[in-house]
Amino acid sequence: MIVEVDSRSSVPIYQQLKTALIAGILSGEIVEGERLRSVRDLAQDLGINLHTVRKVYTILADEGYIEMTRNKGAIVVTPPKLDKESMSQFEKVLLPIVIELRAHDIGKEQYSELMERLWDESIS
Amino acid sequence: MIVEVDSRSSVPIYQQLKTALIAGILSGEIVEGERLRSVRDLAQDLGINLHTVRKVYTILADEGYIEMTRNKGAIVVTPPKLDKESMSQFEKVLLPIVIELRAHDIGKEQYSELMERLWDESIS
Amino acid sequence: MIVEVDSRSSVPIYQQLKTALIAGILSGEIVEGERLRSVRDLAQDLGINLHTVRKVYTILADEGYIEMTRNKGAIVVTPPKLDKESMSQFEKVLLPIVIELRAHDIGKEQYSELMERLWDESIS
Amino acid sequence: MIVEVDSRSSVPIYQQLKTALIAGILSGEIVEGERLRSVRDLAQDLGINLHTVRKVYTILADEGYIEMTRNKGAIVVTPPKLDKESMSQFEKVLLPIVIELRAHDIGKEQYSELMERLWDESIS
DNA sequence: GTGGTCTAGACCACG
DNA sequence: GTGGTCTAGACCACC
Repeated sequence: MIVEVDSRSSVPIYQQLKTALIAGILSGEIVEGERLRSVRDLAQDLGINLHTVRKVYTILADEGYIEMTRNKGAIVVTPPKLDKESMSQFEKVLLPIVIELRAHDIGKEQYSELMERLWDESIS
Repeated sequence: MIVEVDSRSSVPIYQQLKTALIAGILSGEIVEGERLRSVRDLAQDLGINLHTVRKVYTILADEGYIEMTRNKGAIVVTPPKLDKESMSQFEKVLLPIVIELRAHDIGKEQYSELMERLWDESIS
Repeated sequence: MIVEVDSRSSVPIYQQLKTALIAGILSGEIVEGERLRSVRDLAQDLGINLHTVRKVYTILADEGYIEMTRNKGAIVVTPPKLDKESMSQFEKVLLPIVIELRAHDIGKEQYSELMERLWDESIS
Repeated sequence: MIVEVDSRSSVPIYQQLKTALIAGILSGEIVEGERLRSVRDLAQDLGINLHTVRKVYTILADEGYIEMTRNKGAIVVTPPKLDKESMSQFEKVLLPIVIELRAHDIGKEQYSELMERLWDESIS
């Protein structure tokens, strides 16, 4: 699995890495029960700070994507279902974006088309 | 038009205000040619700093939603059309969110339903 | 002579008016010895503040374009020659603009062409 | 690279600084990929406020001259090409100045000479 | 009274 | 240590 981060981006590196790893788990590139690469390795490879990688692993563990063990490193487990609370979190994030899209006079069809395209892209 | 901001939220006050004003313009509560409240007034009312409001007004002016004049305040103008570049900006923001949704094993129907709901909420 | 000002512009109304009047004198629409319209008249016509017009007339008088008399209003006189000091004032204003043009990778020919065009437009 | 600002000037400090930095980038004193001084550093050095410098950096980032990251500061990128819209912006600014020059009875040769001189000065 | 600029000092996220 | 946000209070140009 190839991971890349762009340090010039305005989105924090740890966010990028988190998204990339989740996408990896989702796409099946990282299968359940398998180990994630060690913090040190990944940090070296990406040319980013060790603490940054560790932070991401901790977040992923908190959110139930992985389990961290003393000896075996980070192991992928089944991703948790979305509960209603998290769902409304997503809505809160998405709503302003949709509002801004509408402000730019986007039509319903164009909107649906965009969302469809994103769904498809999210798996590839 | 009623605007509210939550200073305890992790999303910056100026972002909240920006979204609220755009939503106000979009929903027709603030019509074209009409004046926005003065920077000082709005700041006082919301209990936030003058400069925070000013920042939002400046951004809105930059993005073409309003025009600012020294003595007549901020006037709403026609919201700009979306060009391809801005469009791909939105995609870049949305994609990671969609990925994370899928990681939580959301189905296609649930996804479509969510997006539909957001579309409807964005106008109300 | 038709004068127009745009209150939405970022350039101050008094500046716009000043430029317009100078252009009028330059183009021969307002000839030497002729009276400028009364402060009150012009203000009414343009829909701007009386003080703003008065300010412009005062500036024009200071710079030697007109002479204000108690009874006859404002009379156009010969515009003064540029002394070296004023000349360097213009340079100080122009230099940053030229620098920014070059930063945008404008070529010498394009630059000359632009300046030529401006010269022509300034009389029409 | 040496930068200076004059806080007594009528032209805003942030404008002076912006021009100076653009000139620095243009002249090759600040090369592509290189870091600009940190906001705090430069502010201290110039004896101006941190926020004034920040504002300039933000503008330069908006206009595509630099890219800002949280931890690595501001990095110079390729200056953007001039599109037609920006071009006409420049014209709008320049025209009144040219008009005023002509009002002072400047001749065509003197005008050309001035513009030539400015072109040369803009690089030095 | 309106927005525009500048200063000052605080706290936070990030790496 | 870096930029990002927010508050606070000052003075100015404009109309």
